[in-house]
Amino acid sequence: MNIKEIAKLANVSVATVSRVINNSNSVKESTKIKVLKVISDHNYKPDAIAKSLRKKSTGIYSIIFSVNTDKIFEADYSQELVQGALSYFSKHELKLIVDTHGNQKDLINYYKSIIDSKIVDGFVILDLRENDPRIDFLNSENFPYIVIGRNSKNNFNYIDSDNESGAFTAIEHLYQKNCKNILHIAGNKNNPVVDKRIEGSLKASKLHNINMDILYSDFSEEKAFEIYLKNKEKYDGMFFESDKMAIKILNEIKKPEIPMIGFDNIMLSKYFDLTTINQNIFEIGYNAAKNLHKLSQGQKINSIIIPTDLIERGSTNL
Amino acid sequence: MNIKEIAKLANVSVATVSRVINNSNSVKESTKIKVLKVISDHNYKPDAIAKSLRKKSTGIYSIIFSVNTDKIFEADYSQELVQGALSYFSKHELKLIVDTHGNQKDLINYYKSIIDSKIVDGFVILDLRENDPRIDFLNSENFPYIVIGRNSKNNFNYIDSDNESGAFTAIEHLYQKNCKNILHIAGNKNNPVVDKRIEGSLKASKLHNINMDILYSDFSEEKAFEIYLKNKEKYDGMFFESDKMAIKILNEIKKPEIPMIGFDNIMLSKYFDLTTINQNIFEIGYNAAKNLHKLSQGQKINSIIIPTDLIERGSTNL
DNA sequence: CTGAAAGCGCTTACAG
DNA sequence: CTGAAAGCGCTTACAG
Repeated sequence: MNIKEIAKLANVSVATVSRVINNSNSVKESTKIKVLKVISDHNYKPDAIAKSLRKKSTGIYSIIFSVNTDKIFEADYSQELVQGALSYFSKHELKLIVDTHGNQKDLINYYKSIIDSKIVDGFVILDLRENDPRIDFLNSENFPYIVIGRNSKNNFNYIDSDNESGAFTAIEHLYQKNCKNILHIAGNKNNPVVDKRIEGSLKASKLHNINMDILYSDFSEEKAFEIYLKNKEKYDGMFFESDKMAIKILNEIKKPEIPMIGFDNIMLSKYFDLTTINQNIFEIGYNAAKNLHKLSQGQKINSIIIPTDLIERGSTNL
Repeated sequence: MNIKEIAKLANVSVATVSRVINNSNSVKESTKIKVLKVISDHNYKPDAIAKSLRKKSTGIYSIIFSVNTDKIFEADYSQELVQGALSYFSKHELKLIVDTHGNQKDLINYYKSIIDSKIVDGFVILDLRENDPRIDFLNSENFPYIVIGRNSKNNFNYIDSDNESGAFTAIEHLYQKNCKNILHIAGNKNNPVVDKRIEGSLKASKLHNINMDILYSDFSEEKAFEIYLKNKEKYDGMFFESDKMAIKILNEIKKPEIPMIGFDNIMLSKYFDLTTINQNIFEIGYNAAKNLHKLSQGQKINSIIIPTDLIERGSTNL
């Protein structure tokens, strides 16, 4: 069943059927009703591929995980992000291709080949680096994309967590739990996310006149554990920039010895009764999809910062 | 840059360019070289949508999660499955649309609309039910699909875990840990997966002359905990049909009082030091993708049973 | 081994 | 308000 057959059955031209399907307003009401009846009687559904070829747009978007295929969804992060995006896309009859590409070397070529194949209308970009070749490439191609996260350039549209206020809240929460001497165990240097968090924690420590030191762990669970062991006597509270680091320690020591707060609110954190800063990753994914959709339709959009919130649990109530 | 421009630049017809692209063997070597040079010089990549329209096939597959959008990937299961499938698809330049549909009521219409829109070449079917309307529908449409799991009809191609031998191994492992009086906490009745596991556990208990009882928990963590409390004195070993149930108990009692073994090997099980039966879900996803690809190309395929394996941890080494 | 031409199923300017 | 026709970018039988 195609548009030609429908046209014949309804005694109109294919052009008219097309106008009815696409709700063009220049169709006489009686014609429209007649055509719609034939369409519904025959359960006709237009061929999306043929439509895409004409319209130069498919309604399909893509997110490419640039990691070894083995561990795409290792972080809860990716799952929730995809869920959020799917929530928007499915509401709007759009589709999402989830894809992987392992080799950093020819990543740009991979993006290029997908653009050239005309299969997708836009990308969600993950794992942004400070100097990310994908940005320059996509900008030069003038191809729609939304970045999850920011860097110091921000010559792109992004959706990001409010890392600064998240870290601010973490330190303030420790302060409210009577910590006056806090260790902030940060991720790695030259990481825009980490920099934002440090801005936030410094702001809170200054505001409340708290002594706070910062050490870098590179997000390594082992390194974090070493730092913990070496410093647990010197501080009366610790802020970890990832739940995973805090959980590594809780898993070793069983009961927290000083108040500890994490970041991310991964699934495990509930089991370890870890107080943490929740990133609303679902929201991030949802808004990334929404802005990408708008962008690919030529609408003007603004980057969005999604608030974080405090999840208070036992690790700061000793 | 399209096929017409390439043809002009190479001084051949578009038909010849097409033949070169698709490796048709009836092209003179020198022509082929000439055309390939122009293609590579201009970084030409064929329009996949136009190709799809002609070939009636897109190289795109879909997996539809029939749950509330909120919790698609709640189970580790779904993530690993998708990873496995992506591993195959990306190797073969195929794409996977991850999709969701909440409303059971018009699920068949949703499948139908996707088939009619011609966007995908096949489906991976999840959450199979004993009487699953999707099966009858897809069979009647003669549309390619692969089912994850089995039911008692099996009028379809499937990939499934070896639940029977998994349960057999679980009981045998408890037996080797000197359990002679075992409780098998099963899922729900009329569930093909659960039935297979019961077959397996009965086989092992008969073989080794172990006393074994079976109680149904409906996979409820609370119910499992009640069953545990009521029965922990009566048995010297327990087999839980899901890690989640066993972990609920370990989380309450902290240290196992009798040997306990789970099923699934979810991420949490490592943290709770739970011995469990690992399903090779990545393998299941990979093989589902592979068979779906073959099937949609008209090749003959066979259903596959993927072996499970024992992950021995502390909960059976007290 | 190669080309001219038809056609996949749509949409959309153009004309009336 | 509607239709005839062109065209999106490919592939493939057909003919030579």
